[in-house]
Amino acid sequence: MPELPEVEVVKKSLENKLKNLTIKRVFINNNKLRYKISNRQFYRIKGKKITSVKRRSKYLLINLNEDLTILAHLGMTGKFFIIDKNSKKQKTSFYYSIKKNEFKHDHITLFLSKGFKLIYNDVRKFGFLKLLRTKNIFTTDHLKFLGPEPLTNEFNLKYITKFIINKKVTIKNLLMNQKFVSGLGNIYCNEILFLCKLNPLKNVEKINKKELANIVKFTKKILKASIVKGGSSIKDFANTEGKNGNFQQKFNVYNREKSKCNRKNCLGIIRKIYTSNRSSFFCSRCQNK
DNA sequence: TTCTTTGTTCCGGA
DNA sequence: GTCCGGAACAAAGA
Repeated sequence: MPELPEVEVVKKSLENKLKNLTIKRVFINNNKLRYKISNRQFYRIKGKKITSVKRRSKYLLINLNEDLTILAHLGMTGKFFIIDKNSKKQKTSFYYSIKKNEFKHDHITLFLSKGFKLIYNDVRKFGFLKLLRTKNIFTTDHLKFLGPEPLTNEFNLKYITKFIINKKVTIKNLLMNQKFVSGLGNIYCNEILFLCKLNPLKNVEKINKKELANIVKFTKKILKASIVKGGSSIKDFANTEGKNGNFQQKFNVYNREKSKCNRKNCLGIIRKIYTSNRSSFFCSRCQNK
């Protein structure tokens, strides 16, 4: 379940390894992702060079020359694998077969110069790849309504204070709202609220200035820590070498229903509730309303 | 068979 | 008209 830190880790990896490589061949094993890929359109990237890789929220922007950008979203289980000639996966089998489990969910393969391959793998197929004009990229429906990046100075106390005027939402829903701040998902929202000692159902009208400042502080802190550690994991995230992130041991509340609260001297028990069709985890004692 | 998972969209009520 | 929360949807594995 990749959120901002995981996507950032993938972005760095793609940027480091793929920059300036040329796409030699495009192989589409399955074009039915979240949005159906037009094979004919996608084959146009053959011969193009990867000039840079950027991230906006949870989206990856793989920039090619000639004004083309592959906009990618990993959804729940999307992964990019970079394979070079020394890689195990390539040694196992060059050919792709849907009968072989190993390759079952490899939907798109780009054969690159210098013997590299870039594979898009997605078990649930909630992710997508779209080929767009670079010059139009930030005005596409996917990106144009996104709120500020949480790690920029744009995301600050003043911004939050202004945004929540006349809003009646719960703090959990506010953090999940991509128009408010972009890139947070369910896991990090739960963890941020734990660090802030805020109940997910608390209405933003009832949150004081000090607590709002804490939201800014802890959001940045936890995202930075996770990026440094290589992205979190649960079970679905893997970086481009297929290794899981190691942030997963650090979760205080996510998936810890009925466990003891990690906060020193708290002794509370982690509870799980559903809000807006999402699981919320919180300590019934130190995150009480 | 049924349940679970998340981002996004849609719809109805306030 | 606008805001908000809940339902629905996508796919596949347990």
